[in-house]
Amino acid sequence: MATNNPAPPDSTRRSERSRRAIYDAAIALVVEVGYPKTTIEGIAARAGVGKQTIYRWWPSKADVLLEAFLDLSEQAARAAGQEPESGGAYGIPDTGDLAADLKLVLRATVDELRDPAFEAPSRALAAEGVVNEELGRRFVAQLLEPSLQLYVDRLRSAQEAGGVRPDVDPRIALELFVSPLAQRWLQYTGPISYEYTDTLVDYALNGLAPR
Amino acid sequence: MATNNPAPPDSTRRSERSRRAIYDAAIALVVEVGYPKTTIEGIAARAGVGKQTIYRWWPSKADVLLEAFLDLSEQAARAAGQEPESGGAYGIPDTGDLAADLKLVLRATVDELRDPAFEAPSRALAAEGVVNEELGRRFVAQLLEPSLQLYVDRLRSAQEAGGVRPDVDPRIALELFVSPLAQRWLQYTGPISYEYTDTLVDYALNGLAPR
Amino acid sequence: MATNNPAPPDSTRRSERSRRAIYDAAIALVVEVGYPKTTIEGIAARAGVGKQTIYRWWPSKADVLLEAFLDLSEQAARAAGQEPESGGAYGIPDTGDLAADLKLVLRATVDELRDPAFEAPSRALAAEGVVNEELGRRFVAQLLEPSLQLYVDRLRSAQEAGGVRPDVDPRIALELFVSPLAQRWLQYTGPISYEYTDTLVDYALNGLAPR
Amino acid sequence: MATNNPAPPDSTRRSERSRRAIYDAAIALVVEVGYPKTTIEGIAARAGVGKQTIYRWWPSKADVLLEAFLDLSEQAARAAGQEPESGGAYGIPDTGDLAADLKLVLRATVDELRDPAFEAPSRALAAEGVVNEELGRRFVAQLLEPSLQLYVDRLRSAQEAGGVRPDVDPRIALELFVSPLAQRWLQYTGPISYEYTDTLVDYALNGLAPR
DNA sequence: TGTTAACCGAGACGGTACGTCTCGTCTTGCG
DNA sequence: CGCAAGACGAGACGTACCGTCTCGGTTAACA
Repeated sequence: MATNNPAPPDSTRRSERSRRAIYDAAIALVVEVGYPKTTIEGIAARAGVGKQTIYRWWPSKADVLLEAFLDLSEQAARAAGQEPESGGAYGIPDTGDLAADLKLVLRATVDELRDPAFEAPSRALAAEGVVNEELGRRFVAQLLEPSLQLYVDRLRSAQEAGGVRPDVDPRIALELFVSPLAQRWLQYTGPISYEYTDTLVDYALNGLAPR
Repeated sequence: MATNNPAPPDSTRRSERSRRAIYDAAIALVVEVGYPKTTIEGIAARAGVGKQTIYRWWPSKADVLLEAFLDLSEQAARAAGQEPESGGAYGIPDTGDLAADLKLVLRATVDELRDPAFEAPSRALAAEGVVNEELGRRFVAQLLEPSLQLYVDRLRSAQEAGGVRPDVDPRIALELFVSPLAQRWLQYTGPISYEYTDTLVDYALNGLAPR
Repeated sequence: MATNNPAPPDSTRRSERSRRAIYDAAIALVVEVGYPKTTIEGIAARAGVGKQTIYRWWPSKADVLLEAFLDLSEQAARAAGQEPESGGAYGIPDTGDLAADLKLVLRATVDELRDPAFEAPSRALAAEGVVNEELGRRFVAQLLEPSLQLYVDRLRSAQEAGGVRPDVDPRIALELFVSPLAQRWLQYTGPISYEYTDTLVDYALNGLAPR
Repeated sequence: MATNNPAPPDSTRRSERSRRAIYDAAIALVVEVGYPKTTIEGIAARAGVGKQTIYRWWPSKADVLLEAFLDLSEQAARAAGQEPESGGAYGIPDTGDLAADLKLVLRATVDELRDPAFEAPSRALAAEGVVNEELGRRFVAQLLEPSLQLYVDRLRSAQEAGGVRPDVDPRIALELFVSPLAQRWLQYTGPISYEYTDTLVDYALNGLAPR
């Protein structure tokens, strides 16, 4: 019997200009004043847009920010795609030396985590996701999991090459070095450095027990 | 110098009864309606207390909840102390079998993470801590770090017994199995189970590379 | 120069329904609980209106009440206009007998001062006007002075007819019988009755000294 | 069965110093910030007195101010009594020329009404009295009526001397020139000047009608 | 090419909560 | 026991945003 609640808006007539302005305003405000002080009224005012234009297309502040951040990531990706040398998040290099490859990528992640332009909206979304399961799952599915999948791929390649035991589940294995970094960043449980991530890779590959 | 602006209240005259009522109301509301819908007005009303009594003693909603949660933990700890068999958070058992001991404690943690009475306030505080560095650090220092220290102790004991390589930094090592669990819980990046934590311990101790 | 700070609201979009509800609620509350216990929150709640709708259009409680009372007077006036026999506030009768005409009107005023529906808000505004000069002057200009002007007109007519000395200033002369009644009512300096106002007219017209 | 409500305080142990300080603080605050912004907390703080000391002895802010003002008047009276030449409010001169005597006293009243030290508390009390009948009646009985009685006395003397008709009620007669001045002052219905009060006396004594 | 239906900006509306202020009561030492 | 001090329960203050609801105005696609 079809959805009949508030009559869904006609997305073909949507103003692209407004959408862009809203994304930009949302990101800018989160960076400038933080997520809790970013309000829908503020976004609308900054974007030069009526409040209803936001409420028409997004159900909540968190959703605006999630889309804005996805958009930002795509832009960054497109920009990165232009300079194809950068391994970046687009495929983990496979030099045959697993430890070296992982250390390289984690060092790049450390750099990214320290970039204020990414940090503020990332934290905002992560925090909202902690407390709002639905958004959290979307955040993970759309932003986190694709990146983690790259580790899965690299670990599987290493398994084929004999550098990782074949009975190891790569999806769990990657957490041994990714999650510690994530937790230190999210919860301020410790400092983040290249040395630290290098150590994580070594511990994870070699284990804590004597060989 | 000396006394400054708002004249700090005289803590010797503080009403113990009000403090307790505020703790209880805060925890109850977070469990019932979630952190964002928990308001200071609501806490005050539920506790049968004037709003000013909250503003007098705490600077923000997050601080109320942090203290309330600390208090809750202490109560739980005291209760646990009554039944001294429970290893609980008070020291990790040391049977000589490191893997078994860690698995046991992580299974207990899994249970705790699933207890709704702990989950709601924990998430609320963790989320606020992600976005509010000062609170995050206090959350870690007062709640998380003491627990992690127990792992440090147990790992050091294992190092002396030869079950862990002597060059390993225990504070980092513990993150190999604790952080993955934390991240799955915080960010819904994957399911949580006894099997999962058992696997984490095995991977961390033995490493991913073939031996 | 030109438009300054808080951006004045667009009065064309104002809700007539809300305005009416606010007037009614304000008058009702002043009658029921008195001026000091009439709060903006109370008016808003009673009118089924958001507080901001009051703060948007009026700068203070006193202003709300002044307008509400002006509105009430206009309503009463329109109602009185329907029954055109009533001299009421709309012109003092001019039968040629000045004393009789004044006594008649003052007796009507006595009745009005005793009507509880008028008394509570009138007192409230008068009291506020005593202590708040700006409001007091508006109260006088918009409510009191128009009524007093009717006496001026009647006295001038009497001067033309020779019943009042031509050198008398009617604006002052009217105070001889109007102000005593006003003061007794405002300050409880004495009882109010037809006999009293009749006496005032006689004393004022004939003077205290023997003729 | 005697009043037994809150156990009446023992007035013999009352602190005279506190009472004085409270009077002074109350008057000073009303003059400085106006009656509505004068709070009990503010009086207590300024007087260096506990709030309870005020609540113990007075039922309301208005009562404090009424007593403070009565006290002030007594002080002023005692001061005036020292310089016995001043006719002041203490007896209206009786030179035989009623009009001249009244004009003189009313001119002194005009001066008093313009003295800011008297104006602020007088207005405050008058305003409160408009809206609070009980206080209003006490204000009149203790402050106003004694002054008015002096006019009664002078008018009676004039009646004996034949300057005022014997059938005139002096208590009403005095209102012909006193109330207009009172109303202009209270309600800002017109300017106050010597010329104005002189005119009032002339009109009242001679009447408005031609002789 | 003129009509019309939508999205658009703007912002008023009924509400909720904020953090502050003051009320009048209650509690705790000091003298 | 009166007092200074001030914490307390209560609740109004005026502000900021919430999410909904009109308002014209513009801007397509259709007639």
